[in-house]
Amino acid sequence: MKAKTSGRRGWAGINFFDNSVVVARQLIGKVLLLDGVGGVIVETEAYDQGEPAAHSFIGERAHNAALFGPPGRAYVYRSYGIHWCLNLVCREPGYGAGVLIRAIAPTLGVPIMERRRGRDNLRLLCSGPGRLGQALAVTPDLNGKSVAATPFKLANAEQNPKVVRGRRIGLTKAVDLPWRFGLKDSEFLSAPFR
DNA sequence: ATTAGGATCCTCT
DNA sequence: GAGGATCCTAATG
Repeated sequence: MKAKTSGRRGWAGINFFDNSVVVARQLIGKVLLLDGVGGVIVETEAYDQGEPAAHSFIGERAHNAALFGPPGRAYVYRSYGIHWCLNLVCREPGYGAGVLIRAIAPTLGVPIMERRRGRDNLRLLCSGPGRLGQALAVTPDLNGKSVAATPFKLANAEQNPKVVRGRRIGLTKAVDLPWRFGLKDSEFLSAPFR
């Protein structure tokens, strides 16, 4: 059988040409590392083209260009003028969909992450897109880099994680779309599901 | 436990 | 000049 995108080495069985909602669901329970530092993804959100909460809604600009690039790459944006947050691009080039990585359960490189954040609260170490960005040292120079190559690593972990689903957080538009996914009962979620 | 305000900066009105 | 896919601290109940 011929190798497809979903089976390509380094993608942990995920096909980033799929819908961002599908990918967001599938990313729960995978291991994400940046320079060997990170852990298990426990919270994601999907954003899609033509939906007003998405950064691609306004069309392609210099700051969101990576979101319109090839799938399986990183899109980094600045949040509230302060934080750098990490997305993984979905769909075909030019489309404009992505998955925001909102929280991970820290497993590898915990001391490094604590140092970068200047805090040692394990529960809050990577809980929320801003904290996660700081802990993994997410910066805009990662824009357009493939998750299947260094400095990234995406790998399988749990076989059948229990996934919960709900509304996205911190939005003022498209508030009702149930496009937030989480690992059930994880203590590292940025906020509970209900 | 919950709330309020500040930090900070790029884009758009 | 406003406001955002946020986080932290400090002040309350």
